[in-house]
Amino acid sequence: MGKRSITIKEMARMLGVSKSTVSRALRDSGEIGEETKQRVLELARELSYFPNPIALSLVGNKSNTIGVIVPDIANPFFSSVIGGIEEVAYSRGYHVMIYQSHDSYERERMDARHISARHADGLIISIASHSADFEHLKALQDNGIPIVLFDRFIEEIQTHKVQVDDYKGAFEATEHLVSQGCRKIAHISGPLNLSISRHRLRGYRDVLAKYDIPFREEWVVTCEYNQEEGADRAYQLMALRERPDAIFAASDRIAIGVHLALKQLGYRMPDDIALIGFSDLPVSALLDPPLSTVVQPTKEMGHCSAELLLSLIESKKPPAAFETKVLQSRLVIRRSSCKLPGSLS
Amino acid sequence: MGKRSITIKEMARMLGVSKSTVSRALRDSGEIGEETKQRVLELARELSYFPNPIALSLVGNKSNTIGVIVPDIANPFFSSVIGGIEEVAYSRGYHVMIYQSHDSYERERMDARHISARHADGLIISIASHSADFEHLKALQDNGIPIVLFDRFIEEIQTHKVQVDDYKGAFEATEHLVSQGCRKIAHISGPLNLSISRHRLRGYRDVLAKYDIPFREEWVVTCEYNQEEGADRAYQLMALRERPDAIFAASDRIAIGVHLALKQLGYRMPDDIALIGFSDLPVSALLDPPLSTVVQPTKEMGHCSAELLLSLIESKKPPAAFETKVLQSRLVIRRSSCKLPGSLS
DNA sequence: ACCGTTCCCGGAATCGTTCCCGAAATGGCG
DNA sequence: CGCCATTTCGGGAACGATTCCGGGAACGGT
Repeated sequence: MGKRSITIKEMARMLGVSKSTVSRALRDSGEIGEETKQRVLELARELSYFPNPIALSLVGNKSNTIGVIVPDIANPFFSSVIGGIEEVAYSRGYHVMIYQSHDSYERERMDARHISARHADGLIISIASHSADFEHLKALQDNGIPIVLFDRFIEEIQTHKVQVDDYKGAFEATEHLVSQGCRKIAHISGPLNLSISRHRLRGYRDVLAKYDIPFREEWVVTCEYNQEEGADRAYQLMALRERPDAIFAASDRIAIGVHLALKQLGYRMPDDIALIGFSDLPVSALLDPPLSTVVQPTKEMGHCSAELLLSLIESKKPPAAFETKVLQSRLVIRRSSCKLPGSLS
Repeated sequence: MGKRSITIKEMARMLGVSKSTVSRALRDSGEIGEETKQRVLELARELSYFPNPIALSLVGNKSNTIGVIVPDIANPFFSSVIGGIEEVAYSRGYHVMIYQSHDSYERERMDARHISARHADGLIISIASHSADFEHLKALQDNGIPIVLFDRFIEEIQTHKVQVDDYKGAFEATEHLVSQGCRKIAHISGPLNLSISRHRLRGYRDVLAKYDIPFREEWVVTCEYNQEEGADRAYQLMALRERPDAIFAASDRIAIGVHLALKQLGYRMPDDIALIGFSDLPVSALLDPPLSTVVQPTKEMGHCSAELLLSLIESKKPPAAFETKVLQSRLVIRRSSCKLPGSLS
């Protein structure tokens, strides 16, 4: 019990050399005789020696660990992005610490503090819905911990950012509804302090403009990114004197709430009303009728965020300019939005 | 940039005392004058000093970190359990490192190695479906790293275990089908090397015995815990000369595959065939018809596992005996299994 | 033969913290 | 007033690794 693992000092004693020699042999730093090197290496293999990462961190002031903060790991979107981050991070020798903010500003601050105290080498974060200020993130940057923002972010922080082309995705989704003959298209937007919500709203408006469809205030409502409020907004929209004939929801979460509400209210999709979401949750394809949506390259977002962060960590100097990577989304047409026969690919 | 955080040594210099004195003041270890203690504490507050956790780990040979290995964090069951683990761990000052085995034995071994190298203080794991041997886990135990197994586990490892009462859940699910008038009840089981699969199968068999329903080999098939194979097994069952009038699937994942297959094949649930799953995924309530299932107390599983692990970590001696906590599941009846009017609560 | 290089390797400092040991100062008591 | 116990604090070693510095041996050139 408590059998401590083998150390450099012990190997040095066993071989009758100094620990500097052992260290040199292991990291192959040139200044060492071929024969001694082989002896050390062989013993290390035999004893299955692994350097103590904690000691490494102490001397190198580097923990080979990156922190990830997302609102909720149970959300398939985020867990998939995390999967992507992990693939890149592990392959480059970094470990990933995962934190959940639960969309709470306070939790997010605590998590950031913890990451700082733990001396993580960097942070990848999708910020909570209603974070008021971002001093906690700036504090990290001041401490020399680089940050990459993905999906949900704000303009206040100067750093690399990764997003999907929300505007284009929203544009295509809305245009698809138009192509199905809808003219009375409503939009349920996310909280407008998030840029993704604003971009999606703009995509929606621009399609209306393109097809000379008048924009109507009462057909655009905002909503948290969750199912319950989505249902409420659906009630609100369908209660209007003039009902929409299509709804573009800013996320699948919202769209699922709408989907349930519409069925409960007795509407048939897509005949009475067409519906399209955004994100492509695993659930969406299983609904009846299956939900049209915009798929986001989640794994790729993870890869991309991790690559950017590692480059920030491993280059000593801060880069000349921060870049914002924009990944492409893809429209997935399912039955919930297919009024016209034959438009299902 | 790179502003190193404040250390004990610096504070000692500023106050003109030795670092041992500062250390004593901070950790309040008695042997120190009240006045000096207050001076140190005040300076520490002013400079917002936080001890370097890496140095702490090095001297204490303790990382205040626990590892968690699950097959897949995108699985809502596991992400919810992780949520429960985190709540307990963070409240007791521990950090949680999350690993995914992707149901691969090799990945699981690598993860275990990594955890050992990282000097985690303990491990909570739900093992991969087809792990052949468990030497990698025993090696951890030999290194003094305690382990808690949850949900999926095997008898080979001697330690605390947390599970839900699979037998009772399966018994109630099957009995519910009987109460709906079904007599030709099929079961799609999980891989039989996992105890959860065997317990659920036993629950199913015991209900048949209780109601004098003959057990028929061809109505029991095994299957991976995923959707695709669930659909295949549904095809297989419905292709039988004598079709079942109800299916009890060992998990919701499987049940969802069955659900899709049945709809595609033109069967109506529950009239043609009743269906019930196990786990209560978020999706399950959204299917049409909504899927009956057995809900598992996931958060509680997380809490319980974390409590057990922390007790193992913090008590020096190995406990006299290892316990197996059994949590209660609860039957949730939805439309997919409700042949009789009025049995929906 | 002597000196300068090069090649190996040992010793020590370092990272931030805890902890043990010993020393100085203080106080109480005979 | 002196002695001993107690309080308070400083000086190290230790944790496991890297890295710089310097020294001894071998070796070649003049």
